[in-house]
Amino acid sequence: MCGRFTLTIDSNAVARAFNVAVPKSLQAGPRYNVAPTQDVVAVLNDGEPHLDLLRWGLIPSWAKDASIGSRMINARAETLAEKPSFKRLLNSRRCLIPADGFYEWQKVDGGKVPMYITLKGHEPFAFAGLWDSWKTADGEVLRTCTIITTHANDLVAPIHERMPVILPPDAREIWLDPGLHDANILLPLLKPCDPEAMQAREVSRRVNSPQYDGSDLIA
DNA sequence: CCAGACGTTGTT
DNA sequence: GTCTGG
DNA sequence: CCAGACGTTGTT
DNA sequence: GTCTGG
Repeated sequence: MCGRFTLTIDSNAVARAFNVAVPKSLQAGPRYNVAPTQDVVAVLNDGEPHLDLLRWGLIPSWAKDASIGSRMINARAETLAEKPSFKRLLNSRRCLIPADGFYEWQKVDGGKVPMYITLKGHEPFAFAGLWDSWKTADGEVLRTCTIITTHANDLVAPIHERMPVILPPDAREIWLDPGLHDANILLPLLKPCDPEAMQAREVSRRVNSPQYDGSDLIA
């Protein structure tokens, strides 16, 4: 699955890497421990692709309260086209979630060890995501997102059963295309990425605390 | 028809 | 909103 | 994902 | 154990 990740470049560098516009009001710094319910940088396309901030943990538009959001942090690629919560989002609420690494906890005798997984060159990449908007009791609009997962590739499998979908660069534009509604084109994009391009290593248990966001986590 | 759920992961 | 179960 | 809270009534 | 919050 994917319950924590990093984005260690600021939002201007993300915009350059993804060749998208960034609103002046959006200034996000490097992050070493992004956790659910926090704001994440996302790429949306409502005509022109641009950066935006979304809260991680999907709150469907019909939800009565926000608490469901902390459990909807992932959507299974294999079933999302049939799930009531996700089906309609696949049509019209797709997004990219830029990152440059993610954490998975490997079960070992006596506990769990956090592992940090990146591309070999540490390049930024894009998780495939879905988003939705939800109205609070006060009428405020809250936009939230979820990260799509699939079965683990050969590199991640020893660590964990599942991993986030990382879209190859040439799939990003297709995934974001607001005019595209064909599940037969979209769903095949949601595959585990090439294990040869990735590397993994153990990191400090300090990452366990969602409060801790120090750069020493991955130093 | 209406009522009630709608999710993932991991663990047992 | 949309799907499943009764 | 992990961390941390988790309940009511009544009395101080 | 289970739920909520980050």
